[in-house]
Amino acid sequence: MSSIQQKNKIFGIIDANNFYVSCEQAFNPKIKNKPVIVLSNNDGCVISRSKEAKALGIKMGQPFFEIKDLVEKHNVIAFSSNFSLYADLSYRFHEILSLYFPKVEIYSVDESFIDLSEFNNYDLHSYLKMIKENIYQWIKIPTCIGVGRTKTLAKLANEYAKKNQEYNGIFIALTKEKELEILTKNKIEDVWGIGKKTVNFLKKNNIYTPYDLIQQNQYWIRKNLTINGLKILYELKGLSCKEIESNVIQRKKSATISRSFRKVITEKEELESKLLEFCVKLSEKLILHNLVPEYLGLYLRSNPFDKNEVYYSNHSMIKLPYPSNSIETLKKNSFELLKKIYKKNIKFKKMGLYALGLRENYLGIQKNLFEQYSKRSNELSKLIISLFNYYNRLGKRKILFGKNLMYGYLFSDNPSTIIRSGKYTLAIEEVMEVYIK
DNA sequence: TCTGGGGTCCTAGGACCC
DNA sequence: TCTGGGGTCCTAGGACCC
Repeated sequence: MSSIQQKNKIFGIIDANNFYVSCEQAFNPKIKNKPVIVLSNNDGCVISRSKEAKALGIKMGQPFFEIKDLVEKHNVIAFSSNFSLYADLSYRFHEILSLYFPKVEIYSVDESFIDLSEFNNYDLHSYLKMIKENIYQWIKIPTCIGVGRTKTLAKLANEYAKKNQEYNGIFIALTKEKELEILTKNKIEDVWGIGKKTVNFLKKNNIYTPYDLIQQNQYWIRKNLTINGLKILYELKGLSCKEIESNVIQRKKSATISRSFRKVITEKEELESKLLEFCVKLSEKLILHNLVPEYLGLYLRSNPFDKNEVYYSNHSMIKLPYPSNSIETLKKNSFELLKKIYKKNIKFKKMGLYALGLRENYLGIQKNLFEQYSKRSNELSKLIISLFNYYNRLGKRKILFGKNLMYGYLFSDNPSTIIRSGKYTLAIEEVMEVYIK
């Protein structure tokens, strides 16, 4: 087999299979090899499916009410989301990777890019196999690994490994033959960064595989698919445009707390009480990341699916008098925003509070008239948050950095009619009990 | 009856300036 | 009988990802 340019970088991506479902199965071996799904907040829609659930035709993001018959008929096991548990397993997953690889980029709750450029002398396949097995042994999470000359090719290799069981979850596309295999045998929609809209456009132009795409003229791609499309083209050709980004340098640019309400809300006072809760959550998230926002925004909307009501959606944003992540500041300003966008007699279904223009809360940023006030305020915020957490009995939580890492900081899981699994690793009263005969 | 939440990046177009 | 050109900055909205 001919090996492609050894000097080049080697990218790997490792991700968990059906992560949330796998988390549930990790603590409940009885539900392995069965159709299992995890639902979003309010048990609204499906956000994770086991292999068997996928085989039944259950789609990602599908509303739960649409599949209730299917669920009953095939004894599909449905869980309400238990994000604090998933966040903890996510932390453990990433911790294990950092044991084996010096350069890791946490890309999401369940996947990381790894720099394999220095691993030329290893038998890569058996090394990766060993890691995959260790992860399974330690946290019982099955994974897939893809390797390629660029991030996009690694993603494609990972996708290929997932679809073709015979590779046992590892595909290394570092020879011309293997690279051609993932380019020709994957579909265009499997390419990272090519979404629904673009797929439709490309198919109209007779482009069905990644291989078809790289035959195209780069000016045509740039014109029709913007700079992003051009980067994808280069990456598929083996020219790396996306580096492994160290998570220490990476910084969040925005933070949002948003919820759909189980029941619609029309009264301003009720929205205010929800909003206060959002402020606590947002403050906590910002303090965890040591960030302060310059801008604060709020949006409200009614139910877009309700055909009997006129759809209402509005938002507003303000520049804060000075950057602050204290609950008091967030509350005062968000309540002002609510006044602006609230409208009587609207059945509100969703609200979101977001912070923009985040910067590091280094000492001195608040060196102004408000300094003393801010300091006190900050301590107060922390106190309120810890009280909140105490009452929510979540115990200790870990801080994770990652561009798309967002599930770790929720502290009131909504009550629900579906089963919620235990906080096995987080709350002492919910730790599993094992009896040895 | 019941439709998630949290992110990033890019572009077009308007406001404004000289 | 006639309405510049070029630049910056900001924002809304689209597309995509997990």
